[in-house]
Amino acid sequence: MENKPVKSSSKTTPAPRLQLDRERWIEAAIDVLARDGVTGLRVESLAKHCGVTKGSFYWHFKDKQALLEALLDQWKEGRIRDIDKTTTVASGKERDQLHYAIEVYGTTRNRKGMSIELAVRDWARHDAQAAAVVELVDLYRLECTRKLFVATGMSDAEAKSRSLLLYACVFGLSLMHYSGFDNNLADLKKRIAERIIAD
Amino acid sequence: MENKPVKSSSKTTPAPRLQLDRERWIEAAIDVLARDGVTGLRVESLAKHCGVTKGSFYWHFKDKQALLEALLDQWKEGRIRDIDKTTTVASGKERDQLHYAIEVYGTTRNRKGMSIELAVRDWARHDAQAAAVVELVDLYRLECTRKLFVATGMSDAEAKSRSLLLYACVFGLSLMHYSGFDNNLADLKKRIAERIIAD
DNA sequence: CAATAACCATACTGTTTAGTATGGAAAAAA
DNA sequence: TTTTTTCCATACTAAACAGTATGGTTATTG
Repeated sequence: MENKPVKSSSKTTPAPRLQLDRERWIEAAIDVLARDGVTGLRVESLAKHCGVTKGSFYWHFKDKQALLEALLDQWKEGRIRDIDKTTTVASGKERDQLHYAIEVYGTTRNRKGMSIELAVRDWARHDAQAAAVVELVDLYRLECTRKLFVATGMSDAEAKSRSLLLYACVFGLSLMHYSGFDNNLADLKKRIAERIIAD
Repeated sequence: MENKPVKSSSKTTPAPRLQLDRERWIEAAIDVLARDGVTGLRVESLAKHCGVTKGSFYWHFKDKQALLEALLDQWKEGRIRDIDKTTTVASGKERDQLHYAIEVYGTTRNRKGMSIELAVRDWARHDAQAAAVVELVDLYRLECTRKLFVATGMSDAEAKSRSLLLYACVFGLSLMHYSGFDNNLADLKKRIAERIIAD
């Protein structure tokens, strides 16, 4: 998924170099998070990955916890923007957009985004802050997609159930190892998407 | 994995104390796995949890890796047995059994089982052995459920898609935080189950 | 009973981790 | 230029961790 806002608002006195370097740490941390999860996030190895020592880290962040909180915040903001982008659509195109929403989560191009997604959710199993963020993002996603289903003419109750089914399926698929189940996965996915979206 | 379980079959010379203690380590390890994941599995804290020191651990296991392999094997065997149990049903009752299969994964009584499930899948993201076991279990599950769908009169392609949708949904739901999405979750789940199973 | 094997505690080694203290280089401000 | 702020390296501490070596204790067996 996309991230990295870079709030260079081109004011008269920018001097946001502190922020920029902080952003660099967060970006590197997200890479590690996607690959190794929260438990794999270690200050020293992260510093090495950035080409500096941890002396730098502890200037930009109070401690490891501060980085984690920044990470969560960044992820949350990025998700909200992304959800807005993929669920805002011209009237009449809602059904197509729902198909797109399903498809976009399964593409290889979004593998890193899904890795982060899973890492954050695993993180949320032990951390209350992460759990709160996941809940917020989940509810936002569910609500946005619910509106799309309603726009296709469904009842509110049915739209809610479809919205939940959609995301559960998307995340569940990313959790499973099913490539050996069929030699025509495209057809399999197409049938699933139809089942989720169609009347 | 070299020592087989061998339950005490009340023979003349049982003496299965060695096996029993190995089982005890594995059981304790599964508890930790469910709570903290693989990365939370530490032999010293595990020993403390068992009321012994790690001197005991390294008598029963060559190293930590040996425990992890035993853990994977135990989980695999347990899943296979469980899948057989929940997908074997009298002819004509297949649809009911599919509903039961969905429901059983969401109950609070199976929270620990699902925690292990998620822990193993997270583990599989970095470990090839775990990934292989997850794949085996997934394919077994998908295949058993596919047969149930076929028995309800579906085409093979449709049955495959429903089978995958069923498990993706089940695991996906366990990953999401949606309790605040609706005040009638029972109806929500009922609609989802219907959508997955009904024609 | 004596000998052997099963089982566990203690005391180490070596590595990796989070975090601190401090000094020094580079850049910005004065 | 001088001073101050920004930024990072080095050198620590203390704890957690996997694994080993060894000796002692309990149970089993000849």
